[in-house]
Amino acid sequence: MEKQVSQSVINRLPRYYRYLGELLSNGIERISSKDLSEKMNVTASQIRQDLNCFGGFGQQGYGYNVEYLYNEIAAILGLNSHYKAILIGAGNMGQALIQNTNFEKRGFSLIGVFDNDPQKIGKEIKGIKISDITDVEQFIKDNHPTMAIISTPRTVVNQIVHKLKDCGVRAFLNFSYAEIANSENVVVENIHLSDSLMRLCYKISAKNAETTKKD
Amino acid sequence: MEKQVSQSVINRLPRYYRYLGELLSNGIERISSKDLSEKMNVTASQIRQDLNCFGGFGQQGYGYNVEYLYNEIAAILGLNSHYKAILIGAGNMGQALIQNTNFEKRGFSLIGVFDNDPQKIGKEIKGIKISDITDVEQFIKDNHPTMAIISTPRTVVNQIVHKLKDCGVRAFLNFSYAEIANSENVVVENIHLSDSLMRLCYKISAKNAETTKKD
DNA sequence: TAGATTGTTAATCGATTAACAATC
DNA sequence: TAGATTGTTAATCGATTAACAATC
Repeated sequence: MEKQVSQSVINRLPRYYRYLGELLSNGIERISSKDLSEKMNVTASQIRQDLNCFGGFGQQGYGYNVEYLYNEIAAILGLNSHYKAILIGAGNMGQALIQNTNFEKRGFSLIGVFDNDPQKIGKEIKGIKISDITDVEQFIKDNHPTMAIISTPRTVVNQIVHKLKDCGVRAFLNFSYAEIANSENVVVENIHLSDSLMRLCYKISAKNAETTKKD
Repeated sequence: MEKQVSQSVINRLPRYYRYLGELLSNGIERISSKDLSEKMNVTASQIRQDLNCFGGFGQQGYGYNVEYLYNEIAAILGLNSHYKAILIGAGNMGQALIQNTNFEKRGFSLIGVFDNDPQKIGKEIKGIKISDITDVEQFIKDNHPTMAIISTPRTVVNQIVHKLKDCGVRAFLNFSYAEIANSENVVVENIHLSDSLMRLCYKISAKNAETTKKD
């Protein structure tokens, strides 16, 4: 991994992984960059370039072995890791997230859930007891989670993130409307639901304008 | 809007909107591209280029009026629209989504929720009664929703999307693991939670590798 | 008027695509 | 061996940044 891999390539890796997983579960053993490119609606060139950032996984005249490539991408992404993760904010969004996401298959283990609502503290989600947010610092000192999922109201995000950084949390999956600045030593993935809604709204509006113009 | 606006620009618009909203609620009246660029960690040049895809919203020697620009971006995105939306799949993810998203401020009105679980049908979320999924075609014929939020198990996604397209639904917000192909006449926004997790996993792993190398 | 900052053109940079020699 | 398809280099395209004249 000599040169820095571009963000565009990294963004596409999970998608490759998804498609290969589907091929795998359909019992398909090998695939050429051309066939995959048609399924995925990208160019074959791009697929080959992307993969070759990490090594040569194919074979001339044959293509790629699906299972092998699938596993290699998993290794590149680090999906065999078990980075410890905690959830901050056990509202309905946070809870839905936990129920619907297979952390274990994505490189993470969920080891703690925190909230400030006395009604929630003590209850269990997916076998994990919800703890009081005031205990989070001690918990981090004892257990050293790598990642925190932020699913709180935006008003408290900054304060919480600041505290978690101080305790050594190094990665954030952010579901709140607030933006987490990705400073030195910290990696962040933002999932801004409202941004997606706005983009969709734009696309609909733009398409409407286009259609109207044609008339 | 003569030439096609690039996807990169569109992707950034909601972020501008978010930052301007924050400035606005902090009572800040005007801002220069330079100051905004420092807050947002982008270049001033990019901000000016992006905005000028849609028109000249600033004034030399002054900068941009925050409220004016905020409203202009809302107009560009089409946030003043009321595109009718339906939710397919009232699992905990679908429900959390509805509870946490202010559709009205993002250009949409939620007018229906559908599920196939008899336990859920008839119950209400946010004042909307959950209907039987078998009634969805009739509902669409009567009410003409523009957009559907897909929050079902992936096994049924293709079949449902196919049906909705046939009935005239033209936009999809996809939360399922399955991918919705964005065919002719249809716009799609995919929110693949597991892709985000994988990207985060990659970033952590890459950062670790980097640190290790230094030792 | 002088200073500030835009809108916009030109230069640079990086990402995507095309082409093809290497090789299974 | 002939055909297929990769890995990789070179060409193209588009997006970002820099620069500056226009102008408030």
